[in-house]
Amino acid sequence: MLKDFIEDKIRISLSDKSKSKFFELDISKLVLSIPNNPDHGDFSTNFALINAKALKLNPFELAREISTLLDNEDSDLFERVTVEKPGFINFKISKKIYHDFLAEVLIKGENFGSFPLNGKKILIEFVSANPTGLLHLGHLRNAAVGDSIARILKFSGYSVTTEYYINDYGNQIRLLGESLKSRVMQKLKIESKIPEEGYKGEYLLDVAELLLSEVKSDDLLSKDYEFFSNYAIKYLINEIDKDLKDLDINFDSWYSERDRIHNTDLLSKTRNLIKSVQGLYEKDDAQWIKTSEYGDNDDWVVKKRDDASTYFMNDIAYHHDKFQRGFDNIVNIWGADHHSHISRLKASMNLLSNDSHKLNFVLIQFVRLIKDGRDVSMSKRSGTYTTIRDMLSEFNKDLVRFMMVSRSSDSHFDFDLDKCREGSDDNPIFYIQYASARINSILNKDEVVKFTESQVDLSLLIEDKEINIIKKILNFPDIILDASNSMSPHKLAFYLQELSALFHSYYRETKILVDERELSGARLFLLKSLKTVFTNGLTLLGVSSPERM
RNA sequence: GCGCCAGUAGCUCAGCUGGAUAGAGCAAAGCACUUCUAAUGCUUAGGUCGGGGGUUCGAAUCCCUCCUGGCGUACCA
Repeated sequence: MLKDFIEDKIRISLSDKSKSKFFELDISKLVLSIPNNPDHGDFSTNFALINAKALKLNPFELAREISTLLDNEDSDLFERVTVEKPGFINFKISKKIYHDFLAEVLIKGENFGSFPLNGKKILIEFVSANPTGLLHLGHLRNAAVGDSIARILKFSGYSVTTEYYINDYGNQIRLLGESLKSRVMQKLKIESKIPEEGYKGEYLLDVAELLLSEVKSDDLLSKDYEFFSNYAIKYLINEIDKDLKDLDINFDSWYSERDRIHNTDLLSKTRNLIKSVQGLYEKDDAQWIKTSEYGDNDDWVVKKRDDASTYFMNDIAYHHDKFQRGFDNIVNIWGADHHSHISRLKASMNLLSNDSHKLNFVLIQFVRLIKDGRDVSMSKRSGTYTTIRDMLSEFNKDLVRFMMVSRSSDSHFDFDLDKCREGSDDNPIFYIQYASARINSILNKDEVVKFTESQVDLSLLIEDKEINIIKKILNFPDIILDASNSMSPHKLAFYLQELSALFHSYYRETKILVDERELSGARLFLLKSLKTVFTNGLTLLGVSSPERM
């Protein structure tokens, strides 16, 4: 990374005892940032401002001394080093450095912006919608954000496992089975009512139809609800997976609650473990866990009066299992409506002496669908939601995925359908893909120069707009790191829009394929580098980069 | 009541581990196609960063407090 490279150079200069009198300063505090105002150079640092007090020096004077030292040190690196008002040191990087770093972009290709394996293992769980219906809008943002975070983490050097927790056990599943059975009976003209709390959506009619085509109706009459539950789960998981694949989301692991928690001794083992550290007590005929002693505000029931374990107990067992599987970081992407579970789950992991710092959460705020200025997130037919399938029948995957990651997950998000239709000015993904397509179009027209990457003179790229594009390209790895550390794919989305803007502006002003072959070659190299960044960046967001539009 | 998130331009939102004159897109007004894709570009206008205190060289950013909106506060999952 260019920034690291320069920071290192500065650190080396400052800590050189023979030349520098600042070698006692804590150089780990040296941070370069990119100033808003281009007059302040390519990078700047507040290092002198931070350290002035400790040295009992005037910050401006300190900055001056440091800058003089650096300016003399490496004339190849800096075009100039200046000092501004309170004590900022501003660096203008020489064009040669930019050209040198640009040359590496195409060598790295699809790995440009990525980081080598760091040996850390991350488990990231997301979507995990109950298999009692199709995926709907509420799951869409979770899916898009979760998958993009997983891709970004992987790209930045982590070994990532994505996991979908299948809630295929318990009351809801019984109701699902009974509801399906009821639908089958209705098809057979046998009077049957869906349970009060059951699943009344019409999709179960389709499942019933399918079931009747596969199994003789006489045989079905004698089946209990479990048979129907199993059939419905299998069907619905398959449908969910289909929708996810349409979004280009593939899970590494599907974790069945029934198989892994209830049909094993995991639950009893976990319970015994809690008991072994005196973490359980009986009250009101129920069993409670002492989470209040481990960082939560309350204790919680883990076994109900009827002897069944609570959902929370199952979740403790599941997360304990996650810890046992040896991950360095366990990430849950949750809807914001589950935020209250965080503190009790963390407290439980503390109690089990798992390192709860390894357990992290990304909370996703709600999305509202807006159509004709009104909230249409829920359809008029009560109980049915806008499904992902419905969304994808009207909007393509690229648009949907990009929109879902283009805002901070902390923000509520209004998705205005009318503003996102094809050709709309309010459709940012087209803007980015169009940039990428324009580049392709030029690259395809290059019959004259017959551009080859090896023989190109990048020092011909001297226009301001060219240098600005190079700077932005070289900033890509920093963006990846930032998006990865903060698990915020929207930072990448914003970056790609900014990069597109730089390109479009450059494109309108500058002819790429000109008579001077050398110059064309250098510009084609720049464009190909841009294309690399677009492709790499969009891929991380699960968005394609079409060859033409 | 308590907890989490949000409140920044007319609208939708970035910026929040403190930095220099607060940004982008859309909408508004005006301009630019005999050119490698005008799904574009270039101008202009638009702000008491919810209110009030505090911390310091410096606050949209940190602390306190109040107001508004969303979500949550089960022996449901």
